[in-house]
Amino acid sequence: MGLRERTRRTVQKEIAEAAQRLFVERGYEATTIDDVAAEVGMSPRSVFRYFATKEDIVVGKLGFVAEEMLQALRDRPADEPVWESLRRIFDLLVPHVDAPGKREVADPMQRIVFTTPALLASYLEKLHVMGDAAETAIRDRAQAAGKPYSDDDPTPRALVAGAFGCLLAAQKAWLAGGAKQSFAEAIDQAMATIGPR
Amino acid sequence: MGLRERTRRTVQKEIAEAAQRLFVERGYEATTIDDVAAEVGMSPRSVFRYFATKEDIVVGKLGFVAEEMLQALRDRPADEPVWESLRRIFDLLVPHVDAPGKREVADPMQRIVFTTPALLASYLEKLHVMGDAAETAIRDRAQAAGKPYSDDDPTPRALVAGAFGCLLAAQKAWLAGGAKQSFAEAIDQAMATIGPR
DNA sequence: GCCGAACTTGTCACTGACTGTCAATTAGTG
DNA sequence: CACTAATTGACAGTCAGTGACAAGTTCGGC
Repeated sequence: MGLRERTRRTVQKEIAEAAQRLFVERGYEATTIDDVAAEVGMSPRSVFRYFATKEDIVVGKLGFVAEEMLQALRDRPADEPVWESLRRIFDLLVPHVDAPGKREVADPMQRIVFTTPALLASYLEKLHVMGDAAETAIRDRAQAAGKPYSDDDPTPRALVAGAFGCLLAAQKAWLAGGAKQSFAEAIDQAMATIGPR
Repeated sequence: MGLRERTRRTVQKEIAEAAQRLFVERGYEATTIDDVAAEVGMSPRSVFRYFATKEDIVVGKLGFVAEEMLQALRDRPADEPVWESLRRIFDLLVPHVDAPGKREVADPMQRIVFTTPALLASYLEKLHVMGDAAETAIRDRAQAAGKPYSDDDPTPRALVAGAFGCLLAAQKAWLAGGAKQSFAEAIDQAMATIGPR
């Protein structure tokens, strides 16, 4: 990654942090892009050069994490049960949700995501797209392992959708239930209630 | 349902049909609300009196179907396995997806939903909200049957999330795979690959 | 058939997210 | 230091969506 890309990410992070502070303070919808731009001291136009949409300021980071998770999925042993592989790559998401130290902002921000239709929609859509990629990865590795799924077999997609559903269930349960357990434990618990047949 | 409500739905249907014709013809994003308004011969302002958002013109119908499905869920025997109950209420959605007769418009429209980020996001969000309500219904009936889930038990949410994931998987598989099987069969197949433990 | 309350409609003015363009500035490269 | 490429702000414009209001329209009670 070149220097350009690095400074770009720095600015992105700065915008995101300032914006999320405002979102938590005043509410997501009540905060305009102009407010955010003023807070970081740049023009509104430039904010959109770092984030395609207002929602992206909040959920954009997920795109990067998704990349890591997909790579991790491809790196898993080809003969590992799919359900187990998915559980393992979710570990990469954990520190971003159950953020060590900075729960102060991350926690209320997540609540905002789940209570703001536009943000929730955006979040779900990102997860869905990641799910598509995960399905492909799973089909590829089954192919490589010599036991390919037939093209019209919905199994890989159903497994991914089920696992992601559990992930979401775990996140909501974890957010609702105070800090009685870690997010990782919540995922374990959710993914134990259903699974491949 | 009063007369006013009935005429209201009639107008909604008229707008939705005209709009979807345009969406299929010219593309969703390339079609403006002004275009739709002109097509049905009313002011743009009035279109928004029938649909809260542009996306709602496409996915709004799902809200009504969701109501029916939730009622059906509450009407299911309290001792039926949850997975089975969910499978059964999905039957109410089937005729709206695998629409008898009017595949001409419904089919390409569904493809548009899955390929237009804003629409997909909106669709997923609606399903998610329905999932919330379904979770409540399931907890209620377990309570009524004398075996309540504990408040922090993620099982009901995970079951719902998993089942809805399968539904989505089935829909995508069905859309992709031509008409080799019925949508109902696709759901059966997806929901057979995973399930409660 | 008439009337007032309730509902619907179009118009207008406005906000806010986003985009294209261009000229000025800034920052890496040789 | 000079050159090229990327970054920026300013500006004008599109489109979705909202609030307010005045002009119809509908409908039950008389």
